[in-house]
Amino acid sequence: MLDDAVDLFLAEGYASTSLDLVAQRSSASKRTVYAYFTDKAGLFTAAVERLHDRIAETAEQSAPLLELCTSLVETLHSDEAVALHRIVVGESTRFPELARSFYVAGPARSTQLLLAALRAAGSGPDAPGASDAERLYALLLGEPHRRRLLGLAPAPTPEDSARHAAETLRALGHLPAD
Amino acid sequence: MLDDAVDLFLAEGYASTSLDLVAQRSSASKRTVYAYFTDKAGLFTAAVERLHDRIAETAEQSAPLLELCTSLVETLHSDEAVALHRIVVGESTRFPELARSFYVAGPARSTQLLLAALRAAGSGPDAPGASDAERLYALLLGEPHRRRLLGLAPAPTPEDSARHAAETLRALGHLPAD
DNA sequence: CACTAATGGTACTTGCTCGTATCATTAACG
DNA sequence: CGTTAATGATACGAGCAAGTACCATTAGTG
Repeated sequence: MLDDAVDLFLAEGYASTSLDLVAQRSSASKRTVYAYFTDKAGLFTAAVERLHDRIAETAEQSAPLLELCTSLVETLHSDEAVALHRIVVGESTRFPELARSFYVAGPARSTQLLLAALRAAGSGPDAPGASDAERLYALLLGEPHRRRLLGLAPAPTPEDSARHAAETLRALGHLPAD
Repeated sequence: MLDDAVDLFLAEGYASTSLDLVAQRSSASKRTVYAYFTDKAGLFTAAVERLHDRIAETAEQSAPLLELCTSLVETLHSDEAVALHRIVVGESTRFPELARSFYVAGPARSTQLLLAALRAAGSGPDAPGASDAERLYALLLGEPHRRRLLGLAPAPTPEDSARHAAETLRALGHLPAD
């Protein structure tokens, strides 16, 4: 049921998603929706957090630097992840707590993993710091991700993602073979 | 009147902004609103584009590389620019044409200016290309800008912006003094 | 001054959606 | 089998907002 709800929220936006439609789509009844989640807001945050958990999980399954970067690029540029990012940004004014938990469990956590991988790889700057990891993360998304957010580009192929990850690491001096 | 409209749209979002309130705030009448712009959608796009023009204009007043970067950072991290970015992203599904024009007149245009400034400076890679300029732009926004989009950080001070611009140029090898 | 065009004010219609209440049905369980 | 808890279906009330219609007022023009 959360999955059906999230599909609608991602497609239609928060305001334009009616709970009648959610109930119908999920073959449940409004009564049940309100029993599980008290509010429309409650359903929204639960659905968004559930999806985010799933995405974050699949994005972080790799440990070595290049593989981790490729996985992040590929996962975060997917239709689902982009739509999630879009709606969290768009509703951040109305749901500041959701925005915060999104950032902590998303970009902030990924940045920490990147920092660990950078230190384990040890081929870039002598002592990579938090700002190095943040720059890396920002570039792994970069302008292609902004174009995705704005609906201006299709999802990259796995090859695109791998190439983008490698080029990004090279540009920041974390990979040899300039 | 567009200015009052944009204030409300940025603060409340598209769906939650009522035209009654816009009319009242701008000391106009709904009749006049519908006379100038046919739709709520028409008012929205007109207001957004007007604000974007103003922001883009002030962001691009500098030519030398470091000054241009500092100006971009400072302008694009302002409350107004961030709120604009947020709503264009959030409504990009409903207003794809607006999203496209935003990208062309915003990030795409800024990237072109950055490329020209990079070539004029000539202190970085031998022949800077479009991807170098895109990386630079992406990093000038970077994670601080994402935190701004999500409402997690206040606007940077001018000193913050100058420092961030310099550090970014250094990280990409466009400035000496590593 | 008279006339016209545009605008402010406001009431109204229509449609939609949140949240609640009611009733019937199903399924679990002793 | 019978009782109870949960759920599906549906209808309802209240509120809100887009877009329209009507009247009064202002301002510009000959």
